[in-house]
Amino acid sequence: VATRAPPRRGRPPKGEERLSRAAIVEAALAVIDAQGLDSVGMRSVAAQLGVDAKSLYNHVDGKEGLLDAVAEHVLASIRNPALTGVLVDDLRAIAHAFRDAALARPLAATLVLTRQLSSLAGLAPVEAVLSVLRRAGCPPAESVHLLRTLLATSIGTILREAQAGPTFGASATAAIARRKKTLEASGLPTLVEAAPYLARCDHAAEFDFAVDFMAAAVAARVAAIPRPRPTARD
Amino acid sequence: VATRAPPRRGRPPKGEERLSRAAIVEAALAVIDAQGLDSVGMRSVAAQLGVDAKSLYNHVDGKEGLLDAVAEHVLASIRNPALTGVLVDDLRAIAHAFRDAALARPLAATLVLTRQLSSLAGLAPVEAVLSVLRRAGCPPAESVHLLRTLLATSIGTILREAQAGPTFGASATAAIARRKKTLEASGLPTLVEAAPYLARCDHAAEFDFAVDFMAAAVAARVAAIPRPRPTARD
DNA sequence: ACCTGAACACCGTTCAAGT
DNA sequence: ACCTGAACACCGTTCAAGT
Repeated sequence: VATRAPPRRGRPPKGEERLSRAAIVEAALAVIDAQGLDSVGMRSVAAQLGVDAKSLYNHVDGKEGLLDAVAEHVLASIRNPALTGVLVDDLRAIAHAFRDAALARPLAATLVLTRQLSSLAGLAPVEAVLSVLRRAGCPPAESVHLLRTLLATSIGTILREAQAGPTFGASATAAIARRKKTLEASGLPTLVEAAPYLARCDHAAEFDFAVDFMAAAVAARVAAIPRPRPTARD
Repeated sequence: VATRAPPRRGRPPKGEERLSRAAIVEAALAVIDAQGLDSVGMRSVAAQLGVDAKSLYNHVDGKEGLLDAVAEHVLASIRNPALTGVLVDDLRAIAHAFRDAALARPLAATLVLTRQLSSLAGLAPVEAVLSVLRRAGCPPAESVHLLRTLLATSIGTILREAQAGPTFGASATAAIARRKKTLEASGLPTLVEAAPYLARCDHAAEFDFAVDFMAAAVAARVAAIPRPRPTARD
């Protein structure tokens, strides 16, 4: 075997690139992109950086802290869509921005959708939804209820998409046929009838449907709110 | 140390209670109830049964298979509510039955909501929702879209509840006050205004709101569907 | 301040040996 | 058919030793 440079011990020399929280998060995302969520660990992330696993503890609070940091990073990457003032349009735009960010790293999506974070990372879209609702005349308490319902629908839908995994070509059509057979063999009458539709799932179209449905329902509800004595200036 | 009975080796004697898939699932749920999802493992579940971890492999396909089995068990425990024929009422009843089953074992809820199962375990409520929609005059393709939206909202809402964990008494009010402070310090104007409502979350009430909102929206939409030439017999 | 060696207490899983 | 011993290749994490 060729003699390799022995790993140095102690603090690295001055000018050298050092470890950082941001670099660790990026490395973790690289591992996730390449090998999936289950493969992320202190050792694999450190290896990605050419560093000992224990070094990470200087920048991140253990494995849980590392995963939190990754989730926060993705959450913070949600772009802020330009708002038009039209309630339905704005709600749809915000929801799609959320989905885009969550699925930008498909294998990391579950992390973002599933971890409950105590940080302020993902609050920009929350502010956006609330401001759009408030501007449409929805009172604060009701706005929060609607926000939570909208968020639940988005998370549930994107989570389904993320866990279904990528689908392409022949293997997908084979899987669809298999599911269809299984459903038809269930014996439940409505399930059998709906089997062709249940067996397949166009996730993008399904998200569009859900978001359009929710946006329309929210708009209808907000429009029905009695306006508190409009002033002359309005 | 006192001499303890040495663990026997080989197949257990005839009359003795043996391992079974059902017993393993029950033991796993006991571990989850007592120590949380993270504590479940081949070793801890086996210990709960007074058995060696490797014995589980005779009844369950590794750890992943064990977790699938647990999720399926919970899913299969969803009770089938009696249907009235009134769309809103029936949708609400089915959704609540789903939540009841998922939260019956609070620490196992994430498992049920998060794992994607290939079995037929959870299809009874799917059949129920579809049949209710079909009976109300909604065509199959549209029924599947609505079913998926309803399911996403339910899953998203219950998942939030499950991850928030149990909340009681003084510690909860302290946490609420802390969250309120954090939100108010965010600087985002609508967030600040809504902070009192965002800081707290009555999960049961929030689920009621979401389900009522969805059921009403679905009913409104289904009512607007043009009836295909009703016959004299109808 | 920050990185590593040594070490610890865990994991899931395979396979042959046992009854 | 079904359980365990021995063994393997992993984990996350602590802490002192190094620079």
